[in-house]
Amino acid sequence: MPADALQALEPRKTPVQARAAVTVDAIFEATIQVLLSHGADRLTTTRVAERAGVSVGTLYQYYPNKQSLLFGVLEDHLDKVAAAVEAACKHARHKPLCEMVREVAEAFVDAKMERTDISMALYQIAADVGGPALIKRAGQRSRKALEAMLATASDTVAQPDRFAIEMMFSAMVGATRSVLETGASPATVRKLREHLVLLCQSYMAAVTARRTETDWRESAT
Amino acid sequence: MPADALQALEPRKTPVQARAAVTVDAIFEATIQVLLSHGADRLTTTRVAERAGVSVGTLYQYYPNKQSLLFGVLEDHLDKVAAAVEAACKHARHKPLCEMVREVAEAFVDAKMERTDISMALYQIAADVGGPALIKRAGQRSRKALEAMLATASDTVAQPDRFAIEMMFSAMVGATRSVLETGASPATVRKLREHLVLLCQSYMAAVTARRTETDWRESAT
Amino acid sequence: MPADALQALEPRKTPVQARAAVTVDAIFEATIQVLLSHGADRLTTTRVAERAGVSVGTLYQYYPNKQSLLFGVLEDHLDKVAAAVEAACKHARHKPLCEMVREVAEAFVDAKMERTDISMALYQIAADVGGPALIKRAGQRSRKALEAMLATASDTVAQPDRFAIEMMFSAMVGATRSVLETGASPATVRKLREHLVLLCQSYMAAVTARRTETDWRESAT
Amino acid sequence: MPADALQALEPRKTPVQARAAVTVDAIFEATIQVLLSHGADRLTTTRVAERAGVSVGTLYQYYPNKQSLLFGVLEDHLDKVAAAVEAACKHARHKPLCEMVREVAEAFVDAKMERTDISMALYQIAADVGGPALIKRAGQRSRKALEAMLATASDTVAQPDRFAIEMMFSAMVGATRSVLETGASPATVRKLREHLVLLCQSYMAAVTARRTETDWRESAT
DNA sequence: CATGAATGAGGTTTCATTCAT
DNA sequence: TATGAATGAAACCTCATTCAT
Repeated sequence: MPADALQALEPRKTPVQARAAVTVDAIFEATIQVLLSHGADRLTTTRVAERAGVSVGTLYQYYPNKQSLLFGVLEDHLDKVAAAVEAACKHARHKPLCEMVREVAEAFVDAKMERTDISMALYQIAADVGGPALIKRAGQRSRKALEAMLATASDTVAQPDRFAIEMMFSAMVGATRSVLETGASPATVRKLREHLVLLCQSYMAAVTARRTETDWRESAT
Repeated sequence: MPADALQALEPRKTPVQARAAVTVDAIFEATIQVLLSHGADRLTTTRVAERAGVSVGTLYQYYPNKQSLLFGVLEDHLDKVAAAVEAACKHARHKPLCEMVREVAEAFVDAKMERTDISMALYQIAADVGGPALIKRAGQRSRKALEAMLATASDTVAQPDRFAIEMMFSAMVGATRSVLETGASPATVRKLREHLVLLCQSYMAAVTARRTETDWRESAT
Repeated sequence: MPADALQALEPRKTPVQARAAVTVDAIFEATIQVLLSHGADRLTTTRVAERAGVSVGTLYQYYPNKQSLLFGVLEDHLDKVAAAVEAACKHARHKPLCEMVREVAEAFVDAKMERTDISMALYQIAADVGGPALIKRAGQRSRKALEAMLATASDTVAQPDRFAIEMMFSAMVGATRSVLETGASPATVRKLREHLVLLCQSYMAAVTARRTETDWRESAT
Repeated sequence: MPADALQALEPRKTPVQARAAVTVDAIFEATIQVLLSHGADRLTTTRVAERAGVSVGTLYQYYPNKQSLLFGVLEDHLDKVAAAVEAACKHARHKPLCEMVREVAEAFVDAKMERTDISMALYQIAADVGGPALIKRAGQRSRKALEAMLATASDTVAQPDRFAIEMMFSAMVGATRSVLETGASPATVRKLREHLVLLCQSYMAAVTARRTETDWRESAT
């Protein structure tokens, strides 16, 4: 994506007055609500403004175009999730592998479930222009944090490679998405947390075990 | 969704003549191409028709509206993948758990990778109206096949529950999607196959083991 | 102007069916009428379409955007005038200077006055983006024709230089514009024809006379 | 135009304080700059205010609306040019025709070229609502001054009629515009001055000569 | 059956202007 | 007085869909 294109998606002005901050927040929440109540292809800037209780003109004072609005909402969410993963990774350093994986998986699920409405709403715009790029970036951020953490595991000799980490992360993403789209009752969420930990733990165990055994084979590639 | 709505999305006529079949196919392929070259929100019926080498009018002879076109393309793909999973499940009956999981995971990846262009194109319309419902239906179909297969495992006492099967399936979906969106080189696809098998196997092993141990606790819930 | 920009101003499609040709013509005339009745800054594509008796959508089938519509109308007029000047230049070759100038000046006035409504309407959009470039191009065309004609004058030794020709042409343009904007009654137009001939003749006479006399001084510069 | 409409376009307050004068001047210059850098149809009041270093609100304290801003800038320029012509006319009274014409033509070119940026910028708004009226008024003013001056010519019996004077003036306007829009290098401007004098002189000579000869015919009309 | 011209509702975006701070 | 956030009418343009040829 060219630099111009990205710039075009940046917020237009940072609110300085208190009134403006309230407005921006209202627009943000309205976007989520419209996404959920009408769907992505019936989300119009007019509708968002209406729901936010402001005029369209006001919306366009803060976002140069519709894309930047969706972009902004998506970015905000991805940043929060990535930050949660990073924090968990930092906190779990030097612990045993099992414990590490548990903490991260639980942190991920918790971050996603804190605002299920937002999480679900955003699946609708994730495939839009720029969405995949944003998601990839957030994924990379998480993967790096995981990698750094795993290198400090107190009980493993073999380090899972980059690909395995991405596998695990994308499995987490996929499973969580599936639960959210099926309908995330508290009971289901609890089960997801539990099973995601199990899934990640067993995969990591398998990967590190296998890697140790087959170390010479892999490194020869 | 009411019955009427679903009916409105069905193809208008079944092509019996050879010429019609060719036309429908051209439209089908054109849809994928436009999706990939222009993106979902710049896909117009005129553009698809143009790419397919027919007039808009002709397109509307085979699909009553735009939704039905996208719906049709998505459904076709999901059906193929579900069918591949079902076939693998049928073939692997009565084998050991490990082998079952391997065959299914590999079949899934192979089905998805047979036409990476289609797989990728469809992520763009998966979130549209009707998409999630279609995906859920296909997921259920696969889950049932998996469940039926797993019940015949030659080496396990405990049967993984419905939730665990959904977890595994959605992990497969998520991991495959991640690879496709990152750029699926043959080497990466090979690695995905391998790791997905490993991930599913270890998760199934963990689940069945745990279930056996904690059987009395779970069933008390 | 970049090539893309120019392309964006080209008509979108050439009418093939008879019906379409009628439509394009109606849009053309409607543009002139709206320009005259509402002014350039109150000319909207909707209004033009309305006046033409078609829908906006139809307008946009033939012109990719508003600019191209105005551009098209302006270009058509300038082309006609330039063609008239060229024809007069060709016809007057090898005649005496006086006669040449008379024929061209009269041809210019006649071309401009054939559709005073169009001429007047276009002054309103001449300053818009692209307008000056178009006008310059048409001017160059006329100047070249004049230059070629003047070189064949049967009674002059000295050839008026490029600048003098441009002076004469722009004086013709300016005087005609002034008359049109003041209100071009048939009597006034007759007077304009007469006086423009006089003005051009006397200027050309002065220029060629002076040039002959001061030839050595000029060429020394 | 009704009296009210004209009143609405007058500046809102006469700046008595020094600070106000500075502000008005900044707005004035900003208008020219925006006109040149963005074009008339991308001139917005916000943009002008920004360029002038004031807020929109402040701009509206001095001009009741956008029209009045453009109107004001155009009027100021036309007044200056008309004043220059008038001054030249006054100065050249009682001189020979040739000298009169020279002084006026040169004064006109000099006035136009003193701020080529302003002259060029204003061509963009000359066709807007009110522009033609303003221009006509300024033209009348110049024509009257010319007429009064020419009546005092020391060497001519026949007086050029009103129409001829308008012809000459509009030819001056047209030729100068052409040069400005082509790109007015100092050398070109010098040439314009010279040739414009020649053109006007020869036309006036022809007109007065002819008028004497054909006096009885013309007056019969 | 195929074509493609026509439709027009509706979406995005701009910008002159106001008014509370 | 100066500011700049808010307004909302209105402009431009797209595109799913229809129907006469």
